[in-house]
Amino acid sequence: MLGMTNYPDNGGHTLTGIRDLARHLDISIGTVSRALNNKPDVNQDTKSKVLKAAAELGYVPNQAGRALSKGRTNVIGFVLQTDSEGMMQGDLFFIRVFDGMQSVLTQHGLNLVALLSPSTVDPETYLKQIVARRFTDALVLSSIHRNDARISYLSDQNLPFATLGRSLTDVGQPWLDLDFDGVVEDAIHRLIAKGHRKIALALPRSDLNLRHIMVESYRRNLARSGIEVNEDFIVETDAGDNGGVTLVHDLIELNPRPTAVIYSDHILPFGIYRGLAENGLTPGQDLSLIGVGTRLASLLTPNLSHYRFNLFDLGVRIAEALLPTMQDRPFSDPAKIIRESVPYTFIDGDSIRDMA
Amino acid sequence: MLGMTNYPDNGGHTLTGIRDLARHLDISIGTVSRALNNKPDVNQDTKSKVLKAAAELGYVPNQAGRALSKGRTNVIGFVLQTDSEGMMQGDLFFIRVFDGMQSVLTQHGLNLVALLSPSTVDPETYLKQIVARRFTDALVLSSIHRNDARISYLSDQNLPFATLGRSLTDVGQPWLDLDFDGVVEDAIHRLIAKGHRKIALALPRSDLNLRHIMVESYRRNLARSGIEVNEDFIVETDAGDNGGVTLVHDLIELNPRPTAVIYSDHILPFGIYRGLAENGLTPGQDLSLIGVGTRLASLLTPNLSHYRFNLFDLGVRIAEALLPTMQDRPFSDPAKIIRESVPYTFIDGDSIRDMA
DNA sequence: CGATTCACCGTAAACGTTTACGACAACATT
DNA sequence: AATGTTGTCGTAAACGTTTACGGTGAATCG
Repeated sequence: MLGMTNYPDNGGHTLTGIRDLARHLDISIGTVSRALNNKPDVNQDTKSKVLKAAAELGYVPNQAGRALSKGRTNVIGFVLQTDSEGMMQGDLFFIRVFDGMQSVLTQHGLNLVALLSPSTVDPETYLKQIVARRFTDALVLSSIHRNDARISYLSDQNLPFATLGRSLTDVGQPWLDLDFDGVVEDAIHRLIAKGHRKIALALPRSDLNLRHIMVESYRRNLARSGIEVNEDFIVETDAGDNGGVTLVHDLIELNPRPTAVIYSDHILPFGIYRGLAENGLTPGQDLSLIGVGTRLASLLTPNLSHYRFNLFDLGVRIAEALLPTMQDRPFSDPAKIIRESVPYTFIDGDSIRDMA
Repeated sequence: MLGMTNYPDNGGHTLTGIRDLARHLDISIGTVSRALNNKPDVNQDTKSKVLKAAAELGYVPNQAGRALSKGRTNVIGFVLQTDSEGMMQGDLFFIRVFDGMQSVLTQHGLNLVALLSPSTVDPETYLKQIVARRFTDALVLSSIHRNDARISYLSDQNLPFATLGRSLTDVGQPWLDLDFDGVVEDAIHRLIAKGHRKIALALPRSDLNLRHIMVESYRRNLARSGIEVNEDFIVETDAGDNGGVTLVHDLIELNPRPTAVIYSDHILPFGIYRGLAENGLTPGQDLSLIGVGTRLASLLTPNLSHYRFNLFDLGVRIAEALLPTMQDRPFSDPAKIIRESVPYTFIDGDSIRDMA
């Protein structure tokens, strides 16, 4: 294929390389490149002449050539994982985060792409391919597990990255996280304030660190309030559509029966509402609900009490955490590494009964 | 940065180039490359020796070098658009489609990435950047508008692409679409069979071609059944959370009041259910509902009658439609261009009242 | 006025691959 | 034995950039 561009000259626009641009201006390639990259040692006049011509001819630097020469691709990957059901932790979630990240990264000339490990391929090998090919300059990992081999792997491979979520596997990388710890704490205190003592915690079956963080927060904050933890109250939910329905089934058979449940999945409440209805029970009356939700929460009747996060800002923060790691490898100055939880907002509803 | 790799040698794994591999085997770079690419003119023995060594040393070809040499990047872009609210037509939708596409493309050594035009940037310029930089070998466009300038643009730029949706702007490119036409047709016939005559059509305010297709199908099929179209029955819904709620408000004030509504947004029914409840009305009783849904539909009580699509298969078909266009540009053989609607499945529920 | 500095620019090497071309040995054909 | 064929491999150019280095002329200095 030598000497043959892949896209045949169609008489219309011809792809312009830096060489054509240089010929057209009758100056050398090097100067053109320097002008475009705004290097100091080039005359202001020629600089503007080059920029003008580039705009006119629609010149845009070829990424492959650039990447090869600079050793950087200017591509950032946002790695998403689908679970066994092909569903993602995130769905609605991720779009906003992505948007927030992109708003920052574009200002630095970086392109953000979403990478979804296919359900037909082992996520590990998928990640390894991306890394080994040096497809991206940096990665953001989501769906972080309690122990996450990907973290040490990326560290070994010396690829800059940040994680959306904490992990026990910690190499000092920057991370952002949603304050699920705080959510559970706040939820428990709210419930207790309204007279609840039998509080269940419903979490999806997974090894996401998120789950562990919430369980730990649950135990800690109950203990702090002098309430003994009933292990039966920590229930696992199915990922399926009617995880909420079966959850209700499980809960109402418990003895004693919990009066409130803290959830973490924004779809789950829909199933819970349905499950309660099927049993002639009323949400917020026979069972109080509080947990993390999304916009969808406002579609439930009675109104769902829930916590929200500003996902766009989260994306912005992730990008800001990622950028320094790309200039300064490895994570040299721990003081400058951003590692923080973004705060929640509580949206009051009618799903918490006052037991007093 | 010449001669300095961007990722410092960390004493651990060193990135292996083809040159190192060749030195290690004591054969030429050319032969190694040919062996790796399984070219005919290389001895079987050396071929396996090279492959073995490559596996051992963890050699993976550098994408930038490859792209520069071959003029192809092996990257396919799936372009997604967010609307003004930052929400996407798709959300849950797109993950499955993506997965289906990827399952096919990986078999051809192609990498699929999702590209989201940032809400802070004009989608047009975003697309132009991608194209001009030759970042991808091909693109898939979604959220197709009735007249979509992106289509003619990509055609002018001679970049292979397919669209997820039809458009009046048609350059002979392959497209896949969901059979929304058929959905409306089937829905109308079902409703009429159950005695409905006053059938509303609720669609989000947008210029997506999807909207026009459904409206046309609505008019055509009502006319075919001898029912006059009441223009008031074609209502626009808000994109916001409670679009369903306000929709109900609008509908029940109509005179005559429709007995059924066909919807297209899978979130909308949640709002409709809520809106009905707020007015003391019962879904499926006081207002019949039928339209396109997702897994979420199964969380509504009473059960929502709706249509589903196999989104994974849709993704597979898109990939299959895209592949030929990449080898054979432009769309030379119209007979071979895949352009089709994927069929729906009807899921029966309790949201359609029998008026007889 | 000669020497030095400075601003600007051209030259060419380098990034990591692929591949056209030619070279060479082994072997088969007359 | 000369010629042709085949299988295998090395050489080097090419892809489109970036950038270190050196060169040129003009301005500045002693």
